[in-house]
Amino acid sequence: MELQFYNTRTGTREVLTPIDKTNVRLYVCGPTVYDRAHIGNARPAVVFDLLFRLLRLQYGVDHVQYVRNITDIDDKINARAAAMRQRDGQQEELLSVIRRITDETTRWYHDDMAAMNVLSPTTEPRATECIPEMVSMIESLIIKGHAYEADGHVLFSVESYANYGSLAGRNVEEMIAGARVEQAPFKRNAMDFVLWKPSSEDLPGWESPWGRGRPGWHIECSAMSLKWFGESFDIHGGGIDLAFPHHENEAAQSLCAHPNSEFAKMWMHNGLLLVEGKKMAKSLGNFVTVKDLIDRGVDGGTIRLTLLSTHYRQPLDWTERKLAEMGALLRRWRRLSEGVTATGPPHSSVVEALADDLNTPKAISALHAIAKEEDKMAFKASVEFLGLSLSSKPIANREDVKKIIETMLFARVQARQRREFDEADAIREKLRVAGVEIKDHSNGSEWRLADDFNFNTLVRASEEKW
RNA sequence: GGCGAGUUGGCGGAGUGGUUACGCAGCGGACUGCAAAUCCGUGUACACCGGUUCAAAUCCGGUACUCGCCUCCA
Repeated sequence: MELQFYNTRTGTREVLTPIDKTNVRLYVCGPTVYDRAHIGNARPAVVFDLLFRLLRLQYGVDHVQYVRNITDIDDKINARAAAMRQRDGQQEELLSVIRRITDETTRWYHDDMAAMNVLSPTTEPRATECIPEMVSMIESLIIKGHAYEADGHVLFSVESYANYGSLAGRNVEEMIAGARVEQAPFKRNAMDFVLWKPSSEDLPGWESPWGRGRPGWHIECSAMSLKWFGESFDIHGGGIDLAFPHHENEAAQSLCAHPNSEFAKMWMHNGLLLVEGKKMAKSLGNFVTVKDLIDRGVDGGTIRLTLLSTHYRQPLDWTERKLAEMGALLRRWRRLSEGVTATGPPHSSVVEALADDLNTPKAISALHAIAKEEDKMAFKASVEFLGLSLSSKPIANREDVKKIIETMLFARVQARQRREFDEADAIREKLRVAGVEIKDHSNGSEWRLADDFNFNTLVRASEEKW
């Protein structure tokens, strides 16, 4: 089976032909760690996690490298730290506040991703750990005439690179003509971008040939991919908003530093997200964090399934209605695979859908078809291949929970036998409110815990008279 | 101003020339003391106008509307 993906660089769907089948390399731009991950951050994490799983299936677990960076040098982080320090009375050093924020946000990110069953990448480098590599690449760009020093900054010269703009399909002259921002006076060309900038004493900075400073944003990905992958690798992913300028600049830096390389052969970009039909933006106050959802009791798998319900390249409208529908679907799938042990491979129809430019709606549709068949093992294995956990709640096995429910059910069975249906219904309603679903059969009743099961409500219900 | 994406049935959402996508909701039925869950059945579609073709949701041209990027952003 061959894997086909849409390559943003060429604008066509292409068969993936790894440079080295025993070392398939995927690079994805990770988070800037200054705040809780929102669902817009979650989308690429989930989408490329699924790609990672697919690649591992195709080429073998040990033959896929996935690097996803942590951006822990950024002016947004510095600003956040300064604001926190201001609020807390300026006791702590700014650099220490920064380290605290980036460490804590990184932990949050890991927790949130784990809740959605996102696998850890094989490598997760932090920008602060790759400064020497960045400095070395900038030096090389200066030597080759693609970068220049000006006013304490080092800038990349877009005019030195004829293909600048080709990745994102932009024309430099046109962009300058339509630019709405003022040009920094030390730039030779308005589109030149910063590789290195000076840091004042209170800001994070590292010694360099150009004085104490910090790297521009784009260079870290170039340096990291070089460090772990070499000059060329297979797939580079990220949100479509990163295509320009971030990925354009990354590609320009890397290709100028290594003119004989290909850098990323294939570029994959996920579409952006709307919330209830509107752009998600902090300024609009409608951004939804993964933590918000989890705290509300939304299952991480439901979030994941909702993100996968739309093809990754399409814009996704995040709505409560969609979330509820996907929650119900996942519950149905869990019910369907209760007691099933999945050991085999995922069903070929699901894998084929994913091999077709990661067509998750098609894969979900295939799962509906498999669900109707007898092979529950293949069904469960296929759902779990999408990274959706189907395991039942461990609480359902707790003896105290079982005992209370079965005592109540016994009373209900007796009421039904006496044909006192009002009483039987009252007991059923009490259980329902506590999150216990009842299923009557001719020879007794079954129960299971719903997602909203609440132990305290159950205890209270059992203590009341009915 | 420049660049790009989208417009599919009540809702969600696939589909790059010819067969019912699929799901949710709705409706009808089975099952049930009544439910829940489950199962069976079922209607509604391709923004608009032209063109190409034996055949177009799918290709080409145009129109309208929506949205995004060009500034930090996944």
